[in-house]
Formats: sequence, structure tokens, C-alpha cells
Amino acid sequence: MKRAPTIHDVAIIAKTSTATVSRFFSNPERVNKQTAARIKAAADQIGYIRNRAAAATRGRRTGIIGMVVPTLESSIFAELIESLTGQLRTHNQTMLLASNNYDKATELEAVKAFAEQGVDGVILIGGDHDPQTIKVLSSRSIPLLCVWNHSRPSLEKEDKKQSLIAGSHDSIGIDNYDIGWAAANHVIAHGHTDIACIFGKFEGNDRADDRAQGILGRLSEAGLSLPAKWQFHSSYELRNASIIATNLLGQDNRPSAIICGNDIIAFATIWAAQKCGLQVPDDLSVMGIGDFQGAAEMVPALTTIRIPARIIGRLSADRIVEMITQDQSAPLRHLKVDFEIKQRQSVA
Amino acid sequence: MKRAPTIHDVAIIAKTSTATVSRFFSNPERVNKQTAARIKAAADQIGYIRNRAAAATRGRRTGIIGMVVPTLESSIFAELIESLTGQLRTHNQTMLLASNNYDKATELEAVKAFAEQGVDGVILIGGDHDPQTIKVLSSRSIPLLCVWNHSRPSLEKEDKKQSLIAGSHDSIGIDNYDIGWAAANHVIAHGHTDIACIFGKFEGNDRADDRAQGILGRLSEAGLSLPAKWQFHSSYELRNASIIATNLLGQDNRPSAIICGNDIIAFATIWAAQKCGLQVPDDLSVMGIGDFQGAAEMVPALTTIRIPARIIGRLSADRIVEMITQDQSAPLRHLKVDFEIKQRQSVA
DNA sequence: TATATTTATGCAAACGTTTTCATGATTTTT
DNA sequence: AAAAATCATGAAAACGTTTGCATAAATATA
Repeated sequence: MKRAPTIHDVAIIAKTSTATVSRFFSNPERVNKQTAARIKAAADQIGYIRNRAAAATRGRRTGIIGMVVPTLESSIFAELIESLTGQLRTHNQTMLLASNNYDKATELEAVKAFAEQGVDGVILIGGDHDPQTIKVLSSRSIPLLCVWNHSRPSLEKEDKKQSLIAGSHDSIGIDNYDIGWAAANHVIAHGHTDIACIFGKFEGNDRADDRAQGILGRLSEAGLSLPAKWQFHSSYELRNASIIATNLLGQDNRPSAIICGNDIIAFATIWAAQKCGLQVPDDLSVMGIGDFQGAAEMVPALTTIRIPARIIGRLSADRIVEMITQDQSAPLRHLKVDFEIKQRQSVA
Repeated sequence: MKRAPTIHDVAIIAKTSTATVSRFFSNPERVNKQTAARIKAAADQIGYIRNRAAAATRGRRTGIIGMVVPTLESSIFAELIESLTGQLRTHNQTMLLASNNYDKATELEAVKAFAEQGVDGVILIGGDHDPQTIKVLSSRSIPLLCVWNHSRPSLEKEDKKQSLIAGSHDSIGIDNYDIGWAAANHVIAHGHTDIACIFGKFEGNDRADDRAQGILGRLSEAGLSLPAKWQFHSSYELRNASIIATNLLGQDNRPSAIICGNDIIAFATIWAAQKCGLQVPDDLSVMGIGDFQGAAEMVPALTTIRIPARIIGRLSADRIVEMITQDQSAPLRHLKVDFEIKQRQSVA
């Protein structure tokens, strides 16, 4: 066969009209039992599969959700995507995926491509986006859901607040300030006073910034200062983090604990310490954030904070279809999900 | 604005017809310079974005490639997907992604969903698929490209050969038999004779099977036997692999080397050894396959075989658009890409 | 039994594009 | 200068659906 069977072919075999066949697929309950059976038989017989592109021209939805993530590597977002796509499938939606390498311009490109494809909704990571991105979506009234971090409207950053209002998008995620605070708190509670930090890079990543603020906040509450030479920024690749950690540990006097912006950095730090012949946690404590793959199994097991990616994924999928199907004028919702400290072996 | 601007709106502002506007977007060279300028201005002014769903109804392609991977976690396929989507973007294509959890039925579901969306082509992992999957695609003449492992037509398995012929799909990837052979060879070359294996699970994964065959092949060439109690199968989660490795190392007499079906299993094995108080590689050598994230940085650094995911991704993207645009009757192509042994610290 | 309601269906218009064909304008060739 | 070839364009049909409207059949109500 060359040509895919159409609704018309089905209608002829089932001895009915295209209208009824169409109804059978979108509102089965509106068609008579017997007719339905004939249609089903006919469709199965010739292997009919609905053409959603055609359906989409006539006002129907495409059933596609577009999502752009900063990166697919390092498994940061893998869990999130996996649970999101899984849950989306229960709603008969599929996902168009792009990665933007922490770059806003690339994100805009991706979102434009999504618009071309007629996605029903878009999910982005974080709350920091190109105004154009927001505009493209809102001018087409394509719902936008920002996940991973909970937007805190109270934050001092003015531009952030603005883009929030302009885009008028929902959010689901964790509060990164709180998470940073909790990480620092955990380390301080273990009696450390000589604490260094390796933050994640800020650009294109408001999460890292919020976390840093939280960490610094808790530190200053405790009256602890963070010397400049114990303050680093790393990208999210192991190789880069390794270099920075090695650098830090090579200094004359070492901190007794290092707080890392995420688990990738924490992994690199632990390995760097091991290469320097240091025992973790005896000679050095390491605190992570994220609970990535391997954190629980490695030796020593990494003390970190679990970001509930699967839960965020599931909630996000449910929420975005809700946004798609519901009345446009529904109120914004910002859902904050809880995190959990995973006390393991790397902090003592 | 509620309604997205259409080609019609652009035509009116640019004082031309929809036909010309359409031509401007698909064949810019066929429209007069001045007219083109007017159209561009008009399009920019109202923020026109092409509606590909509508375009698709009239024979045009959707510009979507569908891909299904076994899993997104454990970063096995993250590199592949990342480079694939990146390269696809240069061809103005986007990617619809699904994961099937190593299950053929789920894969079929995903492919059906892809067909609904009118994807231009499909990329699947490996060569082992539900015949229905192949049929859905071929009956719509949607090109199928199987990546990651090179299909070896010479393989004894009859059903595999059949599905290959029936689906008549191209493939790009590595030869897993060779890779298994090389892994075993590397360990044997280091003088080991007491060798254990933790293979990956076979179901829904012809790669693991081929690798195992390669490993066993080299072992028997060397006249070495693999006792049943040193032969395990693990799923692709760290937790599961940990349990199995611990189990293996708890036996009365230990092997001097363990060959692992992939790096996840190798990570788990090294950590399990460390928990048992064993030194790697002094007390135990561990060989991985894959060169996943962290393999180079961990302590001890993992000796493994690099699967060139980025290269496969790039080649696959180029090939699938070639398949889409080219004459249908072009001959099948099976491209084999090379792997590389990464000699590091875990084998001695 | 007559009337009102509900249920099931088909006809035909609409969706936003692409593309074939025809036509007139321009350029090239003879 | 005429004929031929090329270029640029618009009108209208087509793509495979969904859906508003109308109608017929079946059921419920009076």
C-alpha cells in the first residue's frame, strides 16, 4: 500500500458517513452501538490510524505538548521527562522535545518550532525566559507551564516578577531558596564552620541563583562568612566541576565541608577529594543537591536533597492538560512541592 | 490576540496572494525579490508562524521525526538524543520522543501515536521490534531507521533476519558482538583467567544478547569456561546491579575480573567491591561497556569501551532526512561505526 | 393518539495550507 | 522585429478531518 487509509475509506466499508466515523473516534458515546461495532471492524480491517494533522486544521487539538529542557545529559531531567511522558500518555498526548543548552535564544527557536507544529501546550524549565518566548505563546493562547522551580512572587528581582506577570503562566516545582537554605542548614547542624561552596553557573539558570541565595542566607544567619577563595561557580559537566574541586582542595587551608550546587558537582568533588587522598567524610564533608542517579549507591553514599522529579513530572502532565482543556480565564496556580533531605554518608 | 495570524493575513498586508506567500516560505527563490521583501515585512509585523499541521494535509511533510528509546534515565541515550535533536534542527526537523521501558508493546503504541501525528520518519533503538510496528510504518511508507546497533545480516537468528527484511530498514550503529569480544579480549590480555560476567537483561534488548555472545565467543576462543555461578543477568538500574554484584562478590571464591554488560552495571560492581573492602583493580578488575558519564572521573576511573553516541546521533539525523527526501526505492544501507577501548584504571 | 423530546445520522462547509494550471509580463533567441 | 523561452503571479482545487445544521427515527410525555 502506498496511501494511508482515510476516514473516508472506513466510512465506505462501514456503510456510514465520514461524520459518524469521526464522531466514533472523538465521542464514541454519541454513536449507536451497532454502528460503532461496524466502524471498529472496518477500521481494524484496513489498519486505519487517525490523521491528527488534518484534524488540527479544523480547530481540533494536535495532542502534542512541547517541552524544552536545558540538557538531557547528566540525567538531571531524565526522570522528570520520563514520568512526564508516561503520564502524558494516559491523557493521549505525546511530547515534542528539545534541549536548549541553558540558552534562552535556542529556547525561543524551539518554542517557535513548537508553534509551527501546533502544540497544545508548552512546558519549560524554570522561570527565566526570553520575553519573545512568552509572547509567541500568549499571542496564540498556548498555555505555558513552568516546572522544576516554584516561582516565588516575593523575590526581589523585578524583571523576574515582570516576566511572570506578562507570561501569566503556572508553575510547579520546588523552592530553590529553601533548598539552598536546607542544604546549608544540614551542614551547619553537623558543626561545620569552615564551609566552601561550589555553585552552579547562573546564566540561563535561575535555579542556581536561588539556591545560592538560600545557602548564603543560612550562612549569614549563623554568622558565618564565606571567603571569596572558597566560593566557586561550575558548569554542569563533570569535567569542569572536577577541575574546580581539585583547585579548591589544593589551597593551603581546606574547608571542612563543601556545599555543592547540584549532585554532579558533588560527585566530582568527592572524586577529586579521593584523588587528593582525602577521606570523605572524615577529612571532608560533601553536601549535594538533587539526589541524582548513583548518589545512593556510590561509596561513600552522597548526602543530598531529593528533588522529587517523578512527582513533579506527574503533576505537570496533569496540570498542563487541565490548562489546555479548561476555561482560559482560570486563575494562575503555583504549586510548591516538598523536597527531602537524604542523610547518607558524605556529611559528618 | 486570540487567533494566530494566517498566511491569508500576510497576503493581504503584503498585497499579494496566498499562493505567493506560501511559495515564499517553501521556495523563496521562486518569488520576486521585491515581493519577497514585502512578504517578509508583513510576516514579521504580525508575527506570522507557519502552520505545519495545515501544510501537512496537503501532501507536505510535517517536519517531525519520531523516536523511541528504551529509557531516558541512566544517561545511556541522553548523548545520542542530544546530538540527534541538535543535528535535526539544522535540517529544520523536530523530534517527537517516547520511551518504552524496553517493552515492544509500548513501542508499538508510541509508533502508532507517531503515525497519528504524521511523522516524516521514525528512529528506533536496536533491531528487535514488534512486526506490527514495522508494518504500521511500511504500510504508510514512513522511513524507519534503526540505530545504536549495527544489524549483522549474517547472524544465525532467523526471526531477526526476517524482521530485518520485512521492515527493510536502514541501520547505523556499532557491532555489539565485536564490542563484547573486544571487552573480553582486553581482560584476557591482562592475564585474567578467573572471569565472571554480569550481562544486561536480554528481553527487548538484542544489544545485550549480542554482547554476551561476543564475550562468550572470546572466552571460549581462549579456552576459558564461564561457570554458571559467575554468570549473571542484571536489569539496567543501579540498585538491581548492586544487589547482584554484592551477591557475586560474597561467594566463596571470587573471580579476579568481572566483565559488565554496560557501565551502569560496572559502576555498581565497583561500588559493591568497595563496600566489601576490596581494592579495584588490585583485588578485582572491572571492565565496562559504554563510557557513560562519570566513567572517566570516578575513582578508580573505569576501563570501558566508548560507544560514540554523538557520532551515531549526527549520522542518524543526516541519514533519516536523506531517507525522507530521497527516492523510496533507494537501496538499504547498514552503517557500522567504530568503537574505542578506553584503557583507564579499573582493569589491571 | 398527538406532541415533545431524545438519539443517531448525513450533508456540506470550514480549517490553513500547497500546488496545478493558466495567464500576462519580461527576457532571450532567432 | 517576431518567436520562443522564462519568470512571477493569482485563482481555485485539494488534503483529511471536524462540526453546525437539518432531518429522520425512536422514545417519552401529555
